[in-house]
Amino acid sequence: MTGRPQRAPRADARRNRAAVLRAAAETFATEGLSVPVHEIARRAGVGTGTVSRHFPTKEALFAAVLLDRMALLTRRADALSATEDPGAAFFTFFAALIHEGADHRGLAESLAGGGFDIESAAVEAGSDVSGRLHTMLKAAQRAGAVRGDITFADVKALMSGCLARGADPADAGARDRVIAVVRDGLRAS
Amino acid sequence: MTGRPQRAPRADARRNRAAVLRAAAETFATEGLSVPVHEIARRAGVGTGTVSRHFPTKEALFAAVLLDRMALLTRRADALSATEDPGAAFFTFFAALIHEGADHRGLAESLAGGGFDIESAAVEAGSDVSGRLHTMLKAAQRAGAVRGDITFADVKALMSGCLARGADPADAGARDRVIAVVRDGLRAS
DNA sequence: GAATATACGGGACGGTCATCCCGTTTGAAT
DNA sequence: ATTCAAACGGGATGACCGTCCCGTATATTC
Repeated sequence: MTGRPQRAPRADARRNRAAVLRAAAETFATEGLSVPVHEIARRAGVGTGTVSRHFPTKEALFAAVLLDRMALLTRRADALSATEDPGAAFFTFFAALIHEGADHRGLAESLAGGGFDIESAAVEAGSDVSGRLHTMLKAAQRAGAVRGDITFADVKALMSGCLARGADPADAGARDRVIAVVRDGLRAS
Repeated sequence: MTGRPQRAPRADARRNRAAVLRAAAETFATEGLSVPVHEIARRAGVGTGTVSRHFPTKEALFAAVLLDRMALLTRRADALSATEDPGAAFFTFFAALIHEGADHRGLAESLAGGGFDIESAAVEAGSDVSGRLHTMLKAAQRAGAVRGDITFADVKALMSGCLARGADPADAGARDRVIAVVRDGLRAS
């Protein structure tokens, strides 16, 4: 009920929070979602208690890591929708998501459905990446640039395949090859 | 050093081994690799000790489950290679793998790289499904039926996307749609 | 510089699970 | 029928991990 005057957070708290967030971003990106929280704390140079005080659960930490990334992506989607034709907008955004996910194992796992529910976290934060992709898919279909029978779930599944491949550091061209395959396959025949 | 005369296994042992194998096949198929061994034992109507005596680790159990499936698939591959043109053989076998994996969560997870290393188990058993697919891919590329720049790893990644989608029980057509997308995308342009 | 709320570290706790062990049971051979 | 190795069941063990707790340290305020 009260407003919340709430004195400002202490300087060390702000510093630690940022350190945890940075360490978590890096660690989730390289190790995936199954990395122990303990390891993130270690990399941030704090205790595990500090991590869970700032982010009550591992999932909350992951959601926090993703928020700014996601916000960037939704803005990208809106810009594409405004300036490109529906087909180009959809395919460009699709590729952007692959590139994004390929550098973030945690994001890829989450998009692929293997880890936390990324959607709910994102929607809560008002950065609905999946929603944008869905909208862009429908627009592209109406414009005749994508097969009409394809569903959004189909696209997400195909995306997860590309994500897995795009993360291979030994083959830099792989990402573009699989994107091209899916793009060509999705085009209306 | 000795040969191994080894008296024949007891009747109940053979029976239980078969029961465990059957329960494991069914359980891995529906629940995926993360199902507790305890649950498999429960379904087989035996104790957990019985499971681990017959199959020393969970991975060994999974490998055993896969063996006959895999053998069937390699025979299928050989038959296709003998009777179809390279392009058709490859695409048909690719689709067959999706259909197979879609009904077996554990197999799909393994193919997707999320669980145990299916390849080593299969190669050891002389049923090298991946090897056949690889060979068929190369043949199809030589015949001009598949883009030449695509690698086997690319195909596996795209396959994992199809597998994830094909397992959706709520949308029976999804499997064929994503297969069609990948097939069309893979064709030489 | 003293007082106090805030935050810290890292160990404790509880839950899950694969694997191992051992007292008991049972199939098979005599 | 008797014997005994083979096999059984399921609890014990140990590893891992997320979360919570609390005694200690410190930033901030007065």
